[in-house]
Amino acid sequence: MPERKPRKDAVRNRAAVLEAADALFARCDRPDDVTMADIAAEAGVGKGTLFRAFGDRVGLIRALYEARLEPVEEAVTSGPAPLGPSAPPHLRVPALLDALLCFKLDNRHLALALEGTGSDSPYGAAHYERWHALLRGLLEQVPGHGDGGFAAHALLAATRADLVEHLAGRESVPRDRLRAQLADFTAGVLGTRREPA
Amino acid sequence: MPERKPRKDAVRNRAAVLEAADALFARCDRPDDVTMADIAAEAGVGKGTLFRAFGDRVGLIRALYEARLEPVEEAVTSGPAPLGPSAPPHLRVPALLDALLCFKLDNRHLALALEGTGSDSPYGAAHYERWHALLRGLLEQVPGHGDGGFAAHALLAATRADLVEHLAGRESVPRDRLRAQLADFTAGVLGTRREPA
DNA sequence: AACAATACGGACCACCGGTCCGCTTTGCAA
DNA sequence: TTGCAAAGCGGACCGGTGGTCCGTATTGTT
Repeated sequence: MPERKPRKDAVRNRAAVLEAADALFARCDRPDDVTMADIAAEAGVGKGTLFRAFGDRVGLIRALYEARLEPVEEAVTSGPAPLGPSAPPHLRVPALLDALLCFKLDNRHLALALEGTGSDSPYGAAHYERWHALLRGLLEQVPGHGDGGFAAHALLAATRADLVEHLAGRESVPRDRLRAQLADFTAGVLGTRREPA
Repeated sequence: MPERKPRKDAVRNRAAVLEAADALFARCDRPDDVTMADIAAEAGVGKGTLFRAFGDRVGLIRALYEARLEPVEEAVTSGPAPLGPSAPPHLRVPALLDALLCFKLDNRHLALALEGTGSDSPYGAAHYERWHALLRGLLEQVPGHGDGGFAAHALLAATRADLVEHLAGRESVPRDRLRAQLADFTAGVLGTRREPA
């Protein structure tokens, strides 16, 4: 059994750090304004604790991001239609993208902090791989597409955190309008765009 | 006459710095491995010279990027079809995106360095505004589209530097295949996809 | 109660972007 | 050619950041 049970204070501190980091990222708009020392202070722990628990800055942000994303992934892998596996591809694809967009809207600070990690591109993250593989598989079930792999990347790129931030934040595009625009774009890609009124 | 003629050594050093930076970024794959001190040393000047000439790191990278991009923009604004203004929108849009993709393939290191500037999103840059406005205008001339603004953002997002790097670099997708994939995706968005053979 | 094992925390380090100011180069003018 | 102010130079220097280290405090097990 390589798994050793962690100590109580360890798990308590880990939780405290995650909560503190979330609060700080939500408060400040520039993600790099939040330093590791800030997070440690807010959580009431020492800096060493942060790095022991999460390895480095990216690890901390990633842990936070994936914790927040987990409910969405749960809904995708084993929830009801249109997000869950029971939905037909041409309905599930836009539902997935909408869910992702909503998630990024609701967690702009986190998504921005994670994707803006400079040296570490979003394309190395495990969750990106999962989403891409899922989307690719669905796209290839929709007729009239050559390579679903690139289309999947392109559609995911349309929900990139800094683009969302630019539109929703800087240009103040309302949430529902953005969702409608993404849905419209997705429909175009799928070839299922509705007739103009 | 607010313009004062710059001294000779100033222009010589400026050119040397740009060349040195280009070489260093091309050599190393991680853009932040290249420090300002490295660039200064490679160019044979002092660090102060870098900052006086370009303001800060972003300024230097941006200057380099825009210098390299300028021929492409020239071809777009006043060249022949299909890139120039004489081409009809449904041909010019894919031509523009292809040109952009090729540019990013040929200048991966630069594009990566510029877009990976962390705190500074690509959406604030002047050249992004130009490309977006142009693309949006063209898209709105193609029938069957609601808001060309979002579609323009999404298409541009499909050529983001880190995505290109991931596909062309990490996954070794050959240049022509990538171009074909982007062309196919673009055709889908425009509703001009050709019949499967 | 005693004692490993584990975790804590903040002093400490290396390094980076950016500033500053005494010195050199340039080019105009006499 | 010489004189001279302005423009430019460069590298020591600074503030601050991510990340490390190790003496000390906290666990929980016997």
